[in-house]
Amino acid sequence: MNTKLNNRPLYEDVADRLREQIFSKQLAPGSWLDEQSLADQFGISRTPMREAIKVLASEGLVTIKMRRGAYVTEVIRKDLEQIFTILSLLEGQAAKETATKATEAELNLLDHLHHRLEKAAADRDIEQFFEVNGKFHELIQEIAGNRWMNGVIADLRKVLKLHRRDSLTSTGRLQNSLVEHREILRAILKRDEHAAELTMRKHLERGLEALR
Amino acid sequence: MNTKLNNRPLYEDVADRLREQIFSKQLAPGSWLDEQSLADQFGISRTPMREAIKVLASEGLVTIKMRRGAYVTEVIRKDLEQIFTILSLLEGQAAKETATKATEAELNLLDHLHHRLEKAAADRDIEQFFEVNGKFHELIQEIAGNRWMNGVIADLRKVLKLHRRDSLTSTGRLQNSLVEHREILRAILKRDEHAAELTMRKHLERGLEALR
DNA sequence: CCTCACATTTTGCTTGACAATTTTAGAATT
DNA sequence: AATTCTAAAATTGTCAAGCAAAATGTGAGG
Repeated sequence: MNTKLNNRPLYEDVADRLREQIFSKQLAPGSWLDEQSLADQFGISRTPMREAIKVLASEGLVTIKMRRGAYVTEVIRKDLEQIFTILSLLEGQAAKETATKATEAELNLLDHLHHRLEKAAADRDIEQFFEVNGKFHELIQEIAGNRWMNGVIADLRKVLKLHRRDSLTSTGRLQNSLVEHREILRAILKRDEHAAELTMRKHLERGLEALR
Repeated sequence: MNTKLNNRPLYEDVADRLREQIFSKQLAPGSWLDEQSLADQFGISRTPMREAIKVLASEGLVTIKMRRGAYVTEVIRKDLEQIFTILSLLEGQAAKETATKATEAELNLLDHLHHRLEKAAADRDIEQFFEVNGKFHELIQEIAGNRWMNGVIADLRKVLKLHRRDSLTSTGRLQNSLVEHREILRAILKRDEHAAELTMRKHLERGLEALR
């Protein structure tokens, strides 16, 4: 029945699938997660389904209410502001550290990624732009190498994805975002940690502004 | 047998109890959590025990290895540095926001707490100092009112507690910590957001230094 | 002493069940 | 018709027993 990919627990796979249903709005914010019917739907028992739901709860994607079940988290404006405040600080720090400790090879990778971003923008390929954009941020975090920080950022970014409008859809945001990325990259390549931190922070602050 | 306090799930109570066993080193870093024997010990079945363990895993207190069980996380120097880096940024931000948005009543609460800290220090009551110290930080976070940030800080502080030596035990650290708190409080009372952020950051950076 | 086959232990998951609640649906009342 | 009360249905949290797959420990043989 289920093509079991046997090198990680079932509940993690289920958590992934649930997460996708949430991001695709198949399970919209505020909606209730019916343990039993979801378990049936996935062809598994309640046990791993409950475990999967708890994983999402710890990521902030769902909210568990005692004896009432789990609901997809509803992200309001206030949450967006609070989360962006944190991301701005943390990703700013990541950019700063990357500027100082990146190897030449890593700087090349960043540069390469940025070129792909420029291309996606030139092609008006929003899907691609969105993806490469994410990878650029992730690479910076990876180079900075703070695993606790990266975990926090990853979780918060997932929560952001719950929000209907994402920052890149608004008019002109894509072009502005590209310009900001150029500045960030330039600062990092020049190994100007201060500028790297500042440009990254501004980039995120503007990402929030674009959500209004 | 177990005095069941029935307004929250059993696995949360169990998670609390497990957490305490971990903090008290009854379950030392690196040690293996035997599901079955712990479940027996608490007089519960494996189901809520596994759920409790996963709660701790999401907090970073234990690390789950596929088909090998859960182990109390071993915090090494690098983790401490990485975590302090994050705390410094976030708590600095919390202090900054508190300086701007605290009401007069809230400032009084902070002032009151600080007086208790001064007293604990004067009495050389380390236990009390430690507790009030924590409350002071928490109150600032509460006033800042960023729930996502407070969640992150709370989790990271739990992980710090895994480390044997805590920052206040080293010689003179208590006295220095008190002085730093005075500076933080002064900045907040003056509603000097910049100074509040800086003094809080330095306070945490010195907390890390004291760990060596 | 090292290696490989075998026995044991543990995890991850299943099924089935049940009490405590919560939710619903219907009946009674205003 | 709207509101309140009440009984039925559904859902969560937990228990229990058990099993396959994987990891660990053990012992025989090289």
